[in-house]
Amino acid sequence: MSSFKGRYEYSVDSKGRVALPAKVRKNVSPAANDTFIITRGFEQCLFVYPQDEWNKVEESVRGLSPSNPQHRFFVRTLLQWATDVQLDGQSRVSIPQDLLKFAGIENEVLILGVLERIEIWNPKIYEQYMNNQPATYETVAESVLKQQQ
Amino acid sequence: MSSFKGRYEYSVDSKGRVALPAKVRKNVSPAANDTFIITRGFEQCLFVYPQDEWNKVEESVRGLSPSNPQHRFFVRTLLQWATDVQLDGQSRVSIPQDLLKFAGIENEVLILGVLERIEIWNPKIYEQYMNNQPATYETVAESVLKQQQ
DNA sequence: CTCGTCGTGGGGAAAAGTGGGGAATATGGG
DNA sequence: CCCATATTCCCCACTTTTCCCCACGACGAG
Repeated sequence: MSSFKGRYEYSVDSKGRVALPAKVRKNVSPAANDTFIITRGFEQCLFVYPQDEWNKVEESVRGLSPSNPQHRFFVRTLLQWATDVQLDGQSRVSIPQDLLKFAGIENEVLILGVLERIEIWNPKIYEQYMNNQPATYETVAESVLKQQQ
Repeated sequence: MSSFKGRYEYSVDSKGRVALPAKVRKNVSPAANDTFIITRGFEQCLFVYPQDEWNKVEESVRGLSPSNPQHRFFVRTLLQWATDVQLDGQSRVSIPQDLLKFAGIENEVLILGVLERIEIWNPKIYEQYMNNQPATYETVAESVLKQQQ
């Protein structure tokens, strides 16, 4: 099981390529085979899953009912944005134009390690997201951790 | 087992031919033998199954009861539209006129990979479909994934 | 100081998407 | 039954995009 963490500010070159941070790379299972699936995330960001982690996501999606309209909508949205990419010799992934546009990414990105997935943000959008949270880290922590027990 | 994904905007030439995206092609089982079954989908789109995946669909339809009027209606509709097509040398399928008409397709198509099937849409109709969803991706995700646990 | 790793940039070969011509097949009327 | 018209299918050709490879500067470890 992957356990990504950390925050990294990297640049996107003119071909839409982004390097995967070395610390992140070390946490990728060899089972991923240098293959990643990039898709639309929640909020305006991208989710990046190593192949092996993506397989788990896909499994849970297969369990959904093809005859349920809401499920169809969900599956279509999730999968329509999904692309698999291979690391190049320099450990970079190249992100399709559609996804860059969706996430509002231009020259700079913020890469976050979030356990089993990696997130890619436009740094400014991430900042806005953080500033627009109605509650503070501390108060959310209180309610979140309470639920868990 | 197939696992198609991705979104592709392609064109239909004057002969009704549509190329299958390379990334989609790579996920087609050799068992499909370059043969696909195109039929009417849910919502105003076409479903395309590789031969091997279609066999599974057909199996599940065989399980339906010939004595149930609703089942008869369903099976007739599904099968009356179904056609099998072969890839040409350039990995294209040529889509029959009536199916193009049903899906409202003219010069441009949107191709979606949705796990075991491929969907073909008129891009504008798909956009309308997406805009008319009562809920957002995030909220649907919440309810869909919660149900599953 | 040297060597290796890491982030960044760009050029060229290969593949992918698109379009059209012509032979083979099918259809309908005389 | 034969011919004319229409349709289908296969092959060839062009253009664009993608991907793979090589190269450079910066930083840090030894």
